[in-house]
Amino acid sequence: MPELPEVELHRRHLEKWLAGRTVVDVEVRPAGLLDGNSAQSLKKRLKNVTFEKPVRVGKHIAVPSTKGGALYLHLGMTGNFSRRKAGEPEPRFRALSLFLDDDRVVDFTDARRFGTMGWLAGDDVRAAPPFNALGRDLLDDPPGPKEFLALLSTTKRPVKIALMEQSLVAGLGNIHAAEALWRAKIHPERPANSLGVDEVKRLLTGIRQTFKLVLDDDDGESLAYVEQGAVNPFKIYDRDGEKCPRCKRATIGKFTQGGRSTYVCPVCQPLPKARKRS
DNA sequence: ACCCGTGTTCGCTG
DNA sequence: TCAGCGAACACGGG
Repeated sequence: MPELPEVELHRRHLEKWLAGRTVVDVEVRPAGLLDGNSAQSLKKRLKNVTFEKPVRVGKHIAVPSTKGGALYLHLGMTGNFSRRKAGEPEPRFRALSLFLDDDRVVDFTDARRFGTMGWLAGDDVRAAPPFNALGRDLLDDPPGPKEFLALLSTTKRPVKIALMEQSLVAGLGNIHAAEALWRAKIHPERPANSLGVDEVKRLLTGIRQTFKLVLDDDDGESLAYVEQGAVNPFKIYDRDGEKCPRCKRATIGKFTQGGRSTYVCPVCQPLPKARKRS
């Protein structure tokens, strides 16, 4: 369920659960492995590893080992971390279990198996793939307005599609891209290179705000809003047919863009008529 | 039965 | 050569 803020909450949980802990045993269910890794090799690398503070860039996590190298994790669509006491039954859809020296077990579950794990060699994980292909992290290292404007001006693709391009800027997915654009009053189909500097400033603010909504919702153990039966915390995502919470006049619309559902307030986010060239 | 999906990658096209 | 775009991946849940 992860875009940047959800992954950041997971990173904080992993920091509490793993930093300073040593791996006593490992179980791996082979799926979604990083290039050059096998389930067997990963299991071998993890045995007796002592973890340091987990690092996150965009939606990617690395948990460095005190002896060099790092455990790499990407949650895909349905990845999740949880912790149990040793001896308690393993969770459904388990992809990886880390049995630790404090009689706890940290599990990575992944129902849809789009997640990825593996071992990163070397001391500077950020210099290695897949980290070296990422743009600036939108929480910890966001671009300034001028730089963001320059990045967006490199493509004529719809701004929502461009925002989800992890090599441009890292961390936005389908939900938060739609939410940030609504907050910035920018239509998702606007060509990325048509935005002005004021719009880009609003976009940076919108991204900060939509991230904050999730980051403030951490209950310390799990992602509260994702729990079954939880109320949708978002402003327009999955709210087509409802009134826009800002203008309270228009009805939120839904359409497909790049194969994914996109939501828009037709009043707050007008799409300027394309100029006919003559 | 059928459709949908908070992500990424691959292959085709112009 | 490469930006752009659609399909594919896997599988549970509504």
